[in-house]
Amino acid sequence: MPELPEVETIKRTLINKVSGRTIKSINISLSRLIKWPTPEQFKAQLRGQKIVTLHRRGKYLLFELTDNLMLIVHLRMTGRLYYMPSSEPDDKYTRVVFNLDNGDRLLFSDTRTLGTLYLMPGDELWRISGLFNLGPEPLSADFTIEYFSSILKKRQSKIKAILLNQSLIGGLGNIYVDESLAIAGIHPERAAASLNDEEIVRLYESINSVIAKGIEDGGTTFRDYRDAEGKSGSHQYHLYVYGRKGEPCRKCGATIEYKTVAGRGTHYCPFCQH
DNA sequence: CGCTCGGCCTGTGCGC
DNA sequence: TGCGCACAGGCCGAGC
Repeated sequence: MPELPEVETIKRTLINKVSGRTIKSINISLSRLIKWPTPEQFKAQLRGQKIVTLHRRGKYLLFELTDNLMLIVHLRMTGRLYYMPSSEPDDKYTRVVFNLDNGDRLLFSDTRTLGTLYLMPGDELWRISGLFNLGPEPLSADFTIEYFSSILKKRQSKIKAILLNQSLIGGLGNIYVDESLAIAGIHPERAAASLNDEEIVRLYESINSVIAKGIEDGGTTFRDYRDAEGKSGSHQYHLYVYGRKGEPCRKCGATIEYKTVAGRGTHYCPFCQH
């Protein structure tokens, strides 16, 4: 479900609530989501740990704990992290509960159960290949126009597939890729290497601006996504193409089309994206 | 090495 | 209304 702006929003709505809290106990109702170490070790090692702070890298959330431990959470398609006051009940899809020292709880909820959790020392993060191989993120200092240009110029794959590849650029997903391409006026099936310098700059700027706007709007809520307080984002009201199949393009009025590109449902304007 | 595709899961919404 | 099928903010591993 969530992409960089949604995970960033969860981080921002959670960091002040959990920082300084100690995890008293853990309830696991679906143990296969715990990928490292074993669920028993996961519980035993987490018990009594204090949460120092919270980080985000790409679509991963990293809870920095005392004793050099890191709790890593990936929400995949439908995962949610909720901060729940002790008075409120769990939701139906709660899979892991972290009981905190103030009586409140941190819930990991997930309908499709594709989410993943890990616990390991901070110097063993290489065990998580998706995290270890993550490329530079939009809006970060290492996501330069030179870097972006260099990864496009040597690849014949469709531009959409390149933008979705987390080892090349960290944090983009299906919504923000479709939006970036629409804003830049580039067709999702173009070979990456076929983009000229002017198109590369346009796409680079579109990616950065749409991610910044997504964060500013608190993410995009289509169905599952909520922040750590259970609130929806508002970027769905500003989308150019995603979820707008059959509706008029905001730029030219042509009908937004939908087809599968790079294995994903893809929305685009057949008139203004070349 | 680079890339594409199927599989992992459950729920929902659409067309017939 | 009921049913079946396609599809859903993601990623990994197999196979070419």
